[in-house]
Amino acid sequence: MVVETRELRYFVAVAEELHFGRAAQRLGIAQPPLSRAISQLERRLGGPLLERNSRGATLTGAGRLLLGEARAALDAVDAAERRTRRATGGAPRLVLASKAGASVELLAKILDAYAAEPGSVEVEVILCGIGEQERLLRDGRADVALLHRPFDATTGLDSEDLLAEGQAAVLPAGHPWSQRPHLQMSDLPDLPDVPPLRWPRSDGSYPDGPGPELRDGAQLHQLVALGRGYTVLPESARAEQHPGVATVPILDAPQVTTVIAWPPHSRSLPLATLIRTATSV
Amino acid sequence: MVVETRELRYFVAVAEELHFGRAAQRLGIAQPPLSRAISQLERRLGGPLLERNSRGATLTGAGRLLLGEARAALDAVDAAERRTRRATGGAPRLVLASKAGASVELLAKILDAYAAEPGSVEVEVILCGIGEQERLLRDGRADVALLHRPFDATTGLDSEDLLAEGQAAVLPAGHPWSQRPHLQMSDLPDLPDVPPLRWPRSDGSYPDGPGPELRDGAQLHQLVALGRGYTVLPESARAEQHPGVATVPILDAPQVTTVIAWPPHSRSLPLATLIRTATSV
DNA sequence: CAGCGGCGATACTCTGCCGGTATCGAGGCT
DNA sequence: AGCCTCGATACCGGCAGAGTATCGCCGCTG
Repeated sequence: MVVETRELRYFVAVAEELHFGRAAQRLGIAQPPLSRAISQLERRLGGPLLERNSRGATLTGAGRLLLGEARAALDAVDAAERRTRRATGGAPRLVLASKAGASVELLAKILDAYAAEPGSVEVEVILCGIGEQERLLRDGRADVALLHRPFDATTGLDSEDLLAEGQAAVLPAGHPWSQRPHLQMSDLPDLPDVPPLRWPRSDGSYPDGPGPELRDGAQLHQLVALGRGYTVLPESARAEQHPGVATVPILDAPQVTTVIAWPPHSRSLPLATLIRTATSV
Repeated sequence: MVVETRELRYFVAVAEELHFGRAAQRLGIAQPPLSRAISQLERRLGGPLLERNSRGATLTGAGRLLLGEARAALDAVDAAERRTRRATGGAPRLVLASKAGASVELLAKILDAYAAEPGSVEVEVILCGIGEQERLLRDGRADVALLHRPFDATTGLDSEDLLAEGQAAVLPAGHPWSQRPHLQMSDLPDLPDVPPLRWPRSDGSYPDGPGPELRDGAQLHQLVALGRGYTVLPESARAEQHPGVATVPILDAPQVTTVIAWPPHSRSLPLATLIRTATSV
């Protein structure tokens, strides 16, 4: 009477591969039971989810809808399993996700302050790639994350603001503008000699443009020091001095807010303490 | 290897009943298979979820955590099933949830404007009780909802503000203050003769106090007209004139914002059109 | 145009899991 | 001490889900 996660996993595999054979291989089962499971799901849900043809399959409208809903549902089931397993395995602990190379001193302050709280538990820090925090929270690999508005999406998460700051341009040290005391946003398109570096969007794709593509903060400083591009970062990134890299504040850049975010329904005591501690740092 | 929704349903039943026998009855199965399913789940998740004793069972810490996570996961699975079934069943349609008796004219404007859009689909309106919109969105019975900040929680939902308005006191027509042109928040505790009506909180419980308890807007006007209490509502509620009821603006009441909200990952074309239409009304 | 190859559906069989009944063992209450 | 309540265990039967073999359809190609 009710949809099982097995059926959803099967459907997601087929919807992603658009090929029953490959999907079955990925799932580690034979193709016939997969075909049967999908048609049973279609019967139960009242209509076709896939159009079959001799080269594979394509999604119907209902199939596209189900793909999104099923991914969300499977993430929620995974989260339940992972978080519970974490809670049963000996000492409870919290997992915090943060972008690699961001907010080092803020994070350190939060962790220190939390460790001093009564009843605090061990906090494991996952340093992840750009925009991955949301996914880690959704599938339960993390309990709480540090995000940066407006770059990271907080949709579907609870959050509290921690820190708002301006932004600064990160330029090669020898760049003619690197000695200026400050810049304006309107200066940036005219910045001579170096193109803007390109960060991935939340879906992993890159905007068009001339500059090199980036994945993390380590690459960033290398590329800037080599004079291959520039970028704009929150001012707290200035704290880490890198050779060959200069930072210049941008007076009218939009404020970047570091927020602490967590899945909306989770309200464990250690998590609440961590959030309270973080907001009062 | 992976948790199935059946196991989560079983666990939630036991966790809510704290009694294997009653939970089994509720699930329509016998008690022994339920016991086995739970202990298998405990083995898989790495530790006990329930403490058994001769009078029933109590939740462990991990069990409490899993109860919350499992409810969220089951809601997500239900949502996937319901929304997909809706999409396969003939003409696609959107389901909008709104509190019974709220924002009638705003809702009418939105629906009219959306119906005039090209490519609009049928919109079914569910008029639900106070604070039920969130649950309807979560388990897929609704696709989109109208909420009122700060009364309704928007945590875990995407939303756009539609309309901010002041609030007005709703008094019995014969009340001595009903002729005053306006009130202040500080007047309310001194309001003679009638107690404040009590609305349910988001968890369904009622605050303590002398006034009668309310469930919906129909009761409200009856009770006020009978002189049994007063309440405070957004000003747009003044538009509907009820016999025996007077409304007086409260100058310094906090603004109430009507927002349109939807589950964060759903991005179907009809939904996007409805949201765009609503925000531009 | 016939033959071949790829893909999903179907037919059939088997096995492992889920659910049912009967019964046991542990605590608590009188 | 004896009964009662409640969960666990033992055992069994049926069915659902997985595997193998095969079919039917379609497109490509020589």
